[in-house]
Amino acid sequence: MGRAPCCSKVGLHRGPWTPREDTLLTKYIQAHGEGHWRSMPKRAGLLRCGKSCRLRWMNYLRPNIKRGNISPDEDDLIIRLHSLLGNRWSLIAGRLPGRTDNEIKNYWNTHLSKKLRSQGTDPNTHKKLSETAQLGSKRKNNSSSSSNNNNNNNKSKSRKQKSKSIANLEPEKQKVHLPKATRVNSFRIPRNESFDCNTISGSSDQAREGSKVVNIIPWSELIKDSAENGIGFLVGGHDQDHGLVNGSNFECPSHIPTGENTLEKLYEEYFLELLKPEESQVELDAFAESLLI
DNA sequence: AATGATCTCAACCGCGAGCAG
DNA sequence: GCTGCTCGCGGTTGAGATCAT
Repeated sequence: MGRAPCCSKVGLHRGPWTPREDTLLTKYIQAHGEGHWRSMPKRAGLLRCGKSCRLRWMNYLRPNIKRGNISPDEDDLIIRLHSLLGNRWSLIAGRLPGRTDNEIKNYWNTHLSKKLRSQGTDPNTHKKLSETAQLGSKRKNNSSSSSNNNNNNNKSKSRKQKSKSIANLEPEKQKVHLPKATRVNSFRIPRNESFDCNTISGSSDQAREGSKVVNIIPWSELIKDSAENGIGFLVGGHDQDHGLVNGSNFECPSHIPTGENTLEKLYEEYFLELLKPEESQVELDAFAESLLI
């Protein structure tokens, strides 16, 4: 779709996947596991680029993906996580079992940002729109329309125009979280090496099949990642009823240095806080700040 | 029923991190 | 330390679906 193919992809099939392609990819991954995306399409008999295969698998074909019907609980969690992590969709998705970063990103852009806006909250800063508007009006000479009017006007504009008008409304897009995105759910298995189960896996079935599993997050990386973000982590047991993470259920793998325990407790405590209702938000923010020092 | 506007989401792209040589 | 390769991430696009007139 969309843009012109880059030169290396000339001759490859693009656009929506056919059932046959899905089957080929699924069978190949079931037999050989994930990874080696670059060489996979040829081996699997697909006329696709490796990126496309990876994306299709990650976002659509891999087992245990929940589709649609994002629950109010998940809604709430996404909003909270976004307020802490910003647009780090893979991190957010990592904390919502069965959800993909692409799905959450789409859901945010199409539903949650509008929802927040309609509630008078700036979806970028998670502050009240009135505050943002005040800041904006100080920098910018009066634009007479209210934010609501802006939204209505936007409806009649093309999408590109729409995003431009939003950009005008928010002259300085504040990122909630500054650190650049880093890889978090990739566990690099040395090439030509077999799967090592000394990892945390989202799916025991997948691990059993020996695939280089999606969402395998090495403990040390989680700790590091958590330290960077000032947030808890997703591992271990899920709350089966809600599909949400139960921070109290996770176990620390034996290879984790014991020196990390204090940090680990802090994060666990923080993540439990994250699941608490709205009124604890202020304390939560303070706690997050303290972790980021 | 026809047409245009708007919305949704699967898929694409470029960039940058991490690893191997 | 440098370079090239691979992979993962976030932003963006546009076809198809849905809604409004």
